[in-house]
Amino acid sequence: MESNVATTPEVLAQRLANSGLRATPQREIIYGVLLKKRDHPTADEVYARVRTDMPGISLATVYNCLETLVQCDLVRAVNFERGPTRYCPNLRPHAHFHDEQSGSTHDIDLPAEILDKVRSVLPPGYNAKSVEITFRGKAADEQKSSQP
Amino acid sequence: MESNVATTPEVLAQRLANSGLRATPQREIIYGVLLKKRDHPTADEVYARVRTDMPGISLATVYNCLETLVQCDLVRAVNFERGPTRYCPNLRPHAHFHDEQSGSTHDIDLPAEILDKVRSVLPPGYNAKSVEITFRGKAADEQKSSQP
DNA sequence: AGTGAGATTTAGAACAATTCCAATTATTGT
DNA sequence: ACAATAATTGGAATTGTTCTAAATCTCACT
Ligand SMILES: [Mn+2]
Ligand SMILES: [Mn+2]
Ligand SMILES: [Zn+2]
Ligand SMILES: [Zn+2]
Repeated sequence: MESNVATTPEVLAQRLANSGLRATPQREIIYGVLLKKRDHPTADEVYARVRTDMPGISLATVYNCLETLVQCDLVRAVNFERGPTRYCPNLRPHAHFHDEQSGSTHDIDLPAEILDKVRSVLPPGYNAKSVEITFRGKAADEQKSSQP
Repeated sequence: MESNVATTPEVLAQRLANSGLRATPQREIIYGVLLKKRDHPTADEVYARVRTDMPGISLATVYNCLETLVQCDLVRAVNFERGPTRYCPNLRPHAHFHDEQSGSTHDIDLPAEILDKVRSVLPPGYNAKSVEITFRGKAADEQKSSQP
C-alpha cells in the first residue's frame, strides 16, 4: 500500500499537473535519471547523465527542473555541509548516511516510532514541519567499486 | 561535572596548545564573540561583531579563526540547506531548530537515550562518527524582537 | 637585545555552486 | 493559424568561501 510514491512518467505528469505545471521531455528525463540510479547525484552529475539522452539540454534547465521536482514533492534536496546539493527520489521518511571515505550516500529508513521519539525532544511551542537526520562516518564493505 | 566545556580564554589557550596552535588576540576575541551571544552567527556576523573591538581584523582571518576553533572542537559548524555556515560554541549533544520565519536558530538538548535510539536505526556495518539532527519549522513566541 | 624559523594575519584574487536575466522556443486553448 | 503563456537556454551575475603571496608577529635561542 504505497501511497504517495510516483515511479512512472504518468505519475510525474499527474503530479506536475496538480501544481499547474507541464510534463516536458526535460522534466521527464531528469526524473527518470533520478529514479534509475539512486545515488544522490549532484546537479552536475544529473546534467552529465541526462546529456547522454538529450545532448542539447542546458545546465540551467537541469537546475530548473530539479527545483520543480522538489517543489512538487517528488524529489528531496539533500545537503551535506556546504557541498553541492544532492537529489533523492526516495519519498519514504529516511535519514542519510554520508560515507566520508567514498563520498557515497545511503538511505536509512526511519520507522515512525523513531521519528516520534526524536520529535519528542522539542519543548512545547516548537512546531517542526520537518526533521532531518544525517549520519557521517564509514560504511563497511563499499561493494568494491561499482561495476555489477 | 562538565567535562570538555571550555568557556574561558585560559581554556581556549589550553585547547589551542593541545593542537600545537597559539592563542592569538584574534582567536580569543572571536571565541569570546561566539560565547557572548549564542545565536549561531554566520562568518559575516562574527566579522561585524568582532570589528567593534578590533576594527582592523580581516574577513579572511575570521574565516581562518573559525575554522581553527572548529578543528579544536571548541565550536561546531552548522549548516542549513545552502545558507552560509553558522557557528555554535555549545558542545553538549544537541539538535538545531531552524525557525524559517525569523531565521533564528535554537539549540535543542539531546538526551543520550534519544541519541542511542537514533543510532539504533543504522544497519550493522554502518559506523557513524556523528549524528546531526535538524528541525525546521516555526517556534512559538519569538520573544518580540530581541531588546531585553 | 638581536636573529631566524615558523606561525599567523592580511588584502585581494580566484573559485564553485547556484541564481538571475533577457531572448528564444515550445505548448496550449481559441 | 494565432495569441497567450510556459519553459528552456546561454551567459552574466551573485554569494559564500578558499587560495595566494606578501607582510607581520611570536618564540626560542644566542
Ligand atoms: Mn563527503
Ligand atoms: Mn532560514
Ligand atoms: Zn535519500
Ligand atoms: Zn547549536
